[in-house]
Amino acid sequence: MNILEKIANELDTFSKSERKVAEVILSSPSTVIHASIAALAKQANISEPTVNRFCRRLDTKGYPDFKLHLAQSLANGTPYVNRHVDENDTADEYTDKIFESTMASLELARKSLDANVINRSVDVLTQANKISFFGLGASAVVAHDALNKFFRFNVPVVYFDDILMQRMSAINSRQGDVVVVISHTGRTKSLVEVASLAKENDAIVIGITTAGSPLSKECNIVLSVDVAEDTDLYMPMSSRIAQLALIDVLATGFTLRRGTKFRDNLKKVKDSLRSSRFERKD
Amino acid sequence: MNILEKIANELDTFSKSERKVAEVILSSPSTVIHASIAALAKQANISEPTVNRFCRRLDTKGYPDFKLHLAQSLANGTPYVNRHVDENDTADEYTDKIFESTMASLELARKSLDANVINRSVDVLTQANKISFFGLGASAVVAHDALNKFFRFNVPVVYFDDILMQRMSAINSRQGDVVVVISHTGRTKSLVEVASLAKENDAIVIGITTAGSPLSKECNIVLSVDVAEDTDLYMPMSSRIAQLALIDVLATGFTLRRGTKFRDNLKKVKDSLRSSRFERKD
DNA sequence: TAATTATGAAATAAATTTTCATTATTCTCG
DNA sequence: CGAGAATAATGAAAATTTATTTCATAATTA
Repeated sequence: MNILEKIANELDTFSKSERKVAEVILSSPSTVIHASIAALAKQANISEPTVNRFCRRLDTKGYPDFKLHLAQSLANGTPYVNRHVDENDTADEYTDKIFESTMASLELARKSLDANVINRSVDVLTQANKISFFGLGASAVVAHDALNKFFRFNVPVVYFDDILMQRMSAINSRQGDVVVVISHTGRTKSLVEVASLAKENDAIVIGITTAGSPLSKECNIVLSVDVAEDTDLYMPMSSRIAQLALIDVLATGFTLRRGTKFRDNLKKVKDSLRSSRFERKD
Repeated sequence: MNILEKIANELDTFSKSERKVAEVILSSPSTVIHASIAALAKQANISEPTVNRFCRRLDTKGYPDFKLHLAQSLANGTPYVNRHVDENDTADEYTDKIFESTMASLELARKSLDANVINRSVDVLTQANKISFFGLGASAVVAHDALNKFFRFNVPVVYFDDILMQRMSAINSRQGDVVVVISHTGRTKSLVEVASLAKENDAIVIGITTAGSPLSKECNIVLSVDVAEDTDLYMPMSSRIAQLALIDVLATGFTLRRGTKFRDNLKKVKDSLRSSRFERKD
């Protein structure tokens, strides 16, 4: 929470002297961030240690740290927030809102990702005999993208957006196979079944889904991506964009783990596409 | 201006030692705001006065003031610069970098979009008898996503990621049809031909591609999405994410243009999915 | 009135800035 | 091209500023 709000909130839990500081800060926070502890103490007519104690009371490490928080609160024009599209928005407005919301989602998703889990996923992926990506609907797009990415790595990789194919593939999986199941809600019955089948057949199942969902319970590894709830009817699901970014992360981790020699191969794939392109003149 | 951008900008006007500090700061600004001048100096392998001079060079009063600016930059929502993944990055580091770069791309893409062109595209799409989305490789994913989105609108929509199908479809297009051709580079020969065929057969061709590319010349409407050049080998193409956001924008514009009655229909589609899901308990 | 809590003066500690000598780097002129 | 002067960059150490701790005292509460 914004520290300015916090001060305003806790105003009545403060002692007399602390309230004096609080008032000075609230009345002109932008001055305070440039003031020393001595200056602030003098302005509030209290002693320096009191200011210091006040800072600690607000869960900061001390006065300098407090100023940092304050500065951030001030800067925070709350730039990337989920702004909802409105019926009467112009093209300019809804474009802005959608991009901002998307960025807000990415921001949120990044925070919710656990580097350890990513590491473990990359571990598992690099060791896989075969990688499968399954998704339905919007998540099929993500699986499709994952296919494109991992295909370049010259590893056995498949992708299905068809329930039956997914089932069959899952049943045929074996030890050493990795199945990546993608579903934002994690509540799509058929996908949960697919995950469960794959697991029964000794594949390692990585779920890109919401933590605690039915799907997550069938997975060996859960990469949970939080995004703002999709409340708005107009608002498109930004979950898939966060998932795509996560695919990028996994693919990057994969490349890094595989080392230099492997990257030459990557370059080769890139180059092989050249002849299908018009030359650049610049 | 944001002080992080400023540092990145003036990087080549710095002296050797100053650049060292700059790099440490850019690589992990959020750590720096909690570090003392001594700690930062040590990390950059230079002396404390040099750090101090560096701060002053950037028009701050000194190190504490500099940290304040930095803190604000970080809070400010736009710390997003395209940071390249490094060979020795930890999972945490490359995850951060990828998300940041993605956000930076979105920021850039948003700026490059022209609301008038979006408006015109939405016009054309709402009036279409049939909408086709074509893409290859990474752009196929975007076309795939567009299919998902527009399919919900209950309009005739198709998507192909196969050159031959695209050609046939393009040849069979007629007046009133809209063909959306997606290609980041706009240099993929077969796609350029598809666009040209569609245009010859009286379809309106919307290109989601780079301005000035061969593909753009075959299009009636060009939605150009700028993203940072894809120089890094590890760095995944964020172009497709910007394109996806653009699809969201078009879909949203479409919904808004179609009005209230139309949105009821949208809700119906959403509801129809419910039975395939596990119920939520909360 | 005792116990607790809040407060500030002074001392201490930490961090930052200044000063100044040394070391690189750049420029000038033979 | 190269020697040496001029300039700029850098860091060690000192000085200063700033923040924190300690501890005694005052205010408040039980």
